Parts: sequence; C-alpha cells; structure tokens
Amino acid sequence: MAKAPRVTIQDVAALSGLSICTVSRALRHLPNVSEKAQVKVADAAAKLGYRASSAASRLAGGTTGAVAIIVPTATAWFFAQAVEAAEEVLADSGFDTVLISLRNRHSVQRKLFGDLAGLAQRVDGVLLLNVALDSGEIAALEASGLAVASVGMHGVPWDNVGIDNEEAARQATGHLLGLGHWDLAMLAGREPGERSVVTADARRRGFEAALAEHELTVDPDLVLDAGSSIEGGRRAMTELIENRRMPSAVFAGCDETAFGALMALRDLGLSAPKNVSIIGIDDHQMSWFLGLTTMAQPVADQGAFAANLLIDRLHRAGLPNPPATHLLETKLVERRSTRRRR
Amino acid sequence: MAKAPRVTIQDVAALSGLSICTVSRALRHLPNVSEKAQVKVADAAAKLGYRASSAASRLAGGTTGAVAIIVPTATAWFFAQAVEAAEEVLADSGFDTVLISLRNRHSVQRKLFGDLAGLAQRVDGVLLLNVALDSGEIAALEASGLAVASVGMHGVPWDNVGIDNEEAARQATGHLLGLGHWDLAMLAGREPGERSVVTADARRRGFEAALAEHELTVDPDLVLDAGSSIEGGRRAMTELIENRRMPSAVFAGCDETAFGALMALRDLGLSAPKNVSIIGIDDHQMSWFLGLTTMAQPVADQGAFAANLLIDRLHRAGLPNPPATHLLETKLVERRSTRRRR
DNA sequence: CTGAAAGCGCTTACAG
DNA sequence: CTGAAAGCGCTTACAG
Repeated sequence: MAKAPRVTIQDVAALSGLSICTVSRALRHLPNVSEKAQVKVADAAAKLGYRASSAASRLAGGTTGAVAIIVPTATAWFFAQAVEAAEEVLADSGFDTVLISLRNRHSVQRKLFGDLAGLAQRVDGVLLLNVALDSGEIAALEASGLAVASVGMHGVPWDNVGIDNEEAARQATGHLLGLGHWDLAMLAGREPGERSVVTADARRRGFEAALAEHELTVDPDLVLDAGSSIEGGRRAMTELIENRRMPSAVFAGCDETAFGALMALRDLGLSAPKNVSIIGIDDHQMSWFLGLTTMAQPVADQGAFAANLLIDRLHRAGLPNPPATHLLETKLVERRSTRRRR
Repeated sequence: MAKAPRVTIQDVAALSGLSICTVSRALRHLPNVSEKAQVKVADAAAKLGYRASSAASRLAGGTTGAVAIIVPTATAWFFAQAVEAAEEVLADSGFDTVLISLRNRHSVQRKLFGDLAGLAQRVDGVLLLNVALDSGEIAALEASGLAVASVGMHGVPWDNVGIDNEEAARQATGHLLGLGHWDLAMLAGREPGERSVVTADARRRGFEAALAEHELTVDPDLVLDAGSSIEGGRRAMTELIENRRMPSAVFAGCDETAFGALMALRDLGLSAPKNVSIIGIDDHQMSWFLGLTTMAQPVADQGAFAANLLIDRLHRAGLPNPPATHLLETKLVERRSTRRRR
C-alpha cells in the first residue's frame, strides 16, 4: 500500500519556474503560451513523470477523460468485436472506456436514461452500439451535454456509422438469383429489444428489391420472422420446411439465423448446399468454420470509426460540426453453403 | 447542452438541516451518526436525487467508484461472458466498469503495468481475467494500493476464482476411458501470451492422471501442442491423423481446439464420433450447436464471483482478510461427439 | 453524535 | 504572454 508521493502541478511549476496556471495551459496546448514556456513545461513534466489528476481536472471544471460504450449485451459476437476496436481507439487517445451493458433488459436501459445527469458526471461522451432508442431518450441524450456517436442506428441527431443494410441484402439476394435460384425464402425479423428493428426492415426491403429487379414476386409463405438468434433461425427453418415449402435457396437476415437454419437442416437429415443454398449477412467468426456464404460487414471498423468520430467531437466541442452518417462497405464472401441451381 | 444544475452535498445538508460533514458520513454509512440523522439524510438525498460527485470524492481523499476489468482480449467468448457477468455485479453495487483490453499484445500490458499509479488514480480496484503476470507485475500491483481479484490465475496474492483444471481434465479423460477408449490423444498447450499457461499444464496433468489410474501410459506421439484456437486445433488434429496415428478418442484442452479438430476431420472426410470420439472443456456457446461433448465450466459465475470478492475488499479495506482461492464446479455435458468404443 | 475549517489538485476568469 | 485568487464538491482530522 505504498502510496507514491504524488507529483502535482505545483512540482512541475516549481521545476519549470512558471506558475501553475501557465503550466496548466501549456499542458493542454491552449493558446497564449510562449514556445519557450511550452518547452520548459513539457520538459519538466516529462522529467517528473507528471500526469494530471483526473479527479482534480474534472472537479475544476473539466472533463472526465472517460467515455461510456453502451451495448445491448456485451456477450454477442458483434458487440464484443466492436467494443474491443472502439476501446483500442479510445485508449490510444488517452480515454478510459466505461462499459455499460443493457443486458438486453429494458429496465436497465430505462434506469440508465433516467439518470443521464449522473452518467454525464462520470464520462465526457457515449458511444451507442445498436441501441434502440425512443424519441424521449434521444432528447434526453441531447440535453445531457454528453457527446454522442453511434453504430448501426438510424435517423439519429449525431454521428453514426453503419452499413447500407438494404443494399447488402439486395446483393446477398442477388447472389442467389445469379446462381439460378428463383424460389427464395427469407428468414427475417428481429426479436423486440434486441438490436434495432430498423436493420431487419432494411434487409427485408433489399430482399424484395432484388426479387423485383428480376421480375419475381415475394411469396409471403416463404418470409418468416426468425429473430436474430441461432434458436430463432432453427425454429423458423423447421417451420419453413415442415409447414410451408422447401425453397431452392434461403436468405438469412444474419449469420446466426443462418446457423440455426443449418442446424434445422441437419436435424432433418438435410444439408446445404445439397438440398438448399443458404446465405447470411455478417461474416460471424463461426461462418468461416461452417462454410457459410455471407455478406461480410466490417464490425471492428465500425466500432473504431465511431470511436474516432466521438473523439473528434470531444476535442473540438462547440465548433460547428453537423452530424453525419457514414456507411461502410460490405463484401460478398462465397463459401460452401451456396451453389448453382441444378 | 442544458447543464442540469448539480445537486450538491450542500443541498442535501440544507434540506436535512444538518451539516455537510454529517451528511457525508451518513451517506457513506460511517459510524457516529444517529439513526435520526441517518434517516433524515437518506430522505433528503433521495428527494433530491443526489449522487456524490465522483471527482470531488476522489480528490478529497476518497475513491473513484470505478473498477477496471483487465482482459487479454475482449473478443474471446470466455472473456465476453465473464466481463458481462462482472459488469452486472459491479453496476448493481454502483461501480463503473472500466474495460481494459490487453489486445493480446505484451506491449500494451507492459505499458499498463508501467503506470499503475496512473490507473490507481482512476479506479479503486482491478479484476484480472486470465492475465499472465510475472513476479514484478504482481509486486507492482501489490504496491499500487489497488484492490485486486482475479479469475483463472494461480499462486497469486489476492482472491482468485477458477475451476480445478486438473480435476476437470481428469474427469473428461475418465469419460472417454469409461466409454471403453484406451488409445487416447490430447490436443494440449496454449499459445504464449494467450491465457495462462498454468491452465494448460494442469489440464495435461489431469489427462495423465486419468490414464495412470487405468494403468495406461501416455503415448508422447499422441500429445500435441494445439494452442487454444480453432486454427491451432485444426492444425494439430491434421498433424495427428496424417503424421502420427489415429487414436480412438481425443481430449481437446478446450472447446475451440475441439472445433478445430472437428474441422480437420471434416476436411479429411471423417467425423466424430464415427471415426473418433472427441471431448473438450468449456462448454463454449457453439458446442451445443456442434454437438460437442465437453466439461462445462461456469464462466459467468466465475466473473460474478470474483467481482463480488473485489467489492467485498473495497468495502472493508484494511480489515484482515487473507486472500483465498475459490474453485467452482465443472460438469460433464454429454452430446454427440463421443460414444462407446466398438 | 455533530459541526467549522482546511485542503485534495486542478481550471477559470480576471488582472496585469 | 503570464500570474494571483477563487472555487469546483467532497473528506478528513480536530474540536466540541
């Protein structure tokens, strides 16, 4: 418990022969500091291994040096990837990352948004990953004074990064059509509470658009709600085969749904692409393992990009900087689960 | 940017008709506060929605209200699970969770441990998950004044929770032996840098112990280093089959290694349990999906337990409280990848 | 059991 | 460009 004697701004001031307020300004690269002073301060600080007390900085009017990342759940593959990438960017900029998981529970979200003032006390900004927000929550966030950026959200008054879900779905479906399939099913939909439903809707629109381009119509019997879980995909695929009709190819709204579909096939003694071609969206870590053809989305990049946008805002708070949406590229990854229709 | 007018301890003092120092004591449940005062303060604080400024508390001599969770990487299944569980416990006790990923890079770890004083400034304690520490790092942590607890570590001077790796491996191997297999291979070992190598060694000892109990000896040709990744498992299994000898059953040191083994089999036109029985350790989320028999370890429980131990220490700092190791139960989960030897 | 005072280490106006 | 002073909201001895 050897409390090292803390190096304070006073020490730096003494060593550099300047006042603490000049030191304070120099350290933060504020204007109105001569180059000579700047250099002296930097030297002294380096020599002393000085690091400002974050508590004191905060109290005195400043910032916390921390950013909160808010996720629906920390355990899902997508979020773990995005969080790690964002954490790296934040850490490299000197920010601490406070992880807040909503644990897929609305009560947790409600509590958090009910005390945004408390949050604002502990962090400078928040990074939201696929959190479904109502207009009241958006307004509260705006009023909190927190800097905000997000991933995978929609129509939101701050910087957002994501993919073009409709286009990705259109291309995935197009791949199937290009292989000669025309009797297509879609495992669509999201469970309420999980991720943004907006994503699911856009993907479904892409599916329909692709069919329309080929002058095909959607058979409502072949579009089922599957949520975004393995279990949901399994249930939907089983329902499809047993109570609807076996299509020649299936577009799964996300890879985990596709996994479930694969599982349902196996349980019935069938397999892809032998009995049906299957394509997903995501390029989940396991997709390679399972040979799933999919539209890959850059998950880590989305997290890192959004983190950078947030840091930007934090650094030039107050400057005019209209919020923008950034769409990242998706890419078709062909593997074994799809093949040309015979 | 509507900065809500902050509720301070002054407000609570005014409303309760007491001094700020009595309020401060009451809020922290320190001794020497009358019950009446206690109640009045609690009421006033609740009415005002008061929450102490963490910055001010810290500066004044106190604590940060935050705990750091340090993980080798945030993306691995094991860590994502443990982190989420720990975060829940911490959040419920009012602590913020600062996530620090070492990103599997030693340089990151070195930098972190080189400035533990800086960390100590921002958090009250740290929770280490499977971080391989040298004696210098352990000493530095001890000297930092930070409260510490860990998961999956070994011979460490603070509270630790884990599983009995040797026993789990012994039972996994015993399961294979019980099914009539006696020609066993083990996919062992860990990549340096990842997880604690201690775990791998213990699991290997368990494997050997089980064989010894059945008066069998280990064939060195059938024990290969496979790391802890899917790719490592695949490589090792391929090597085993092509250049060594096909055993009748394989004990994989962890589930991901087993996945790789399964993949190698498939690439060679083989499968489990038809050509070989395979058992793992972990009960990874995908194991169910792939039908892998495994020794399940309670991952979330380990994270939650360790978080509770840490909070305990934080709450009664200074009290005598010798560090202890807590071992949680593992459990055999039989699925499709193992069967009786024919 | 309770309160007045000092101080934690910074930043922010305000003068020079 | 630079410095003296006040103050951020708490906690910690020290008196009562």
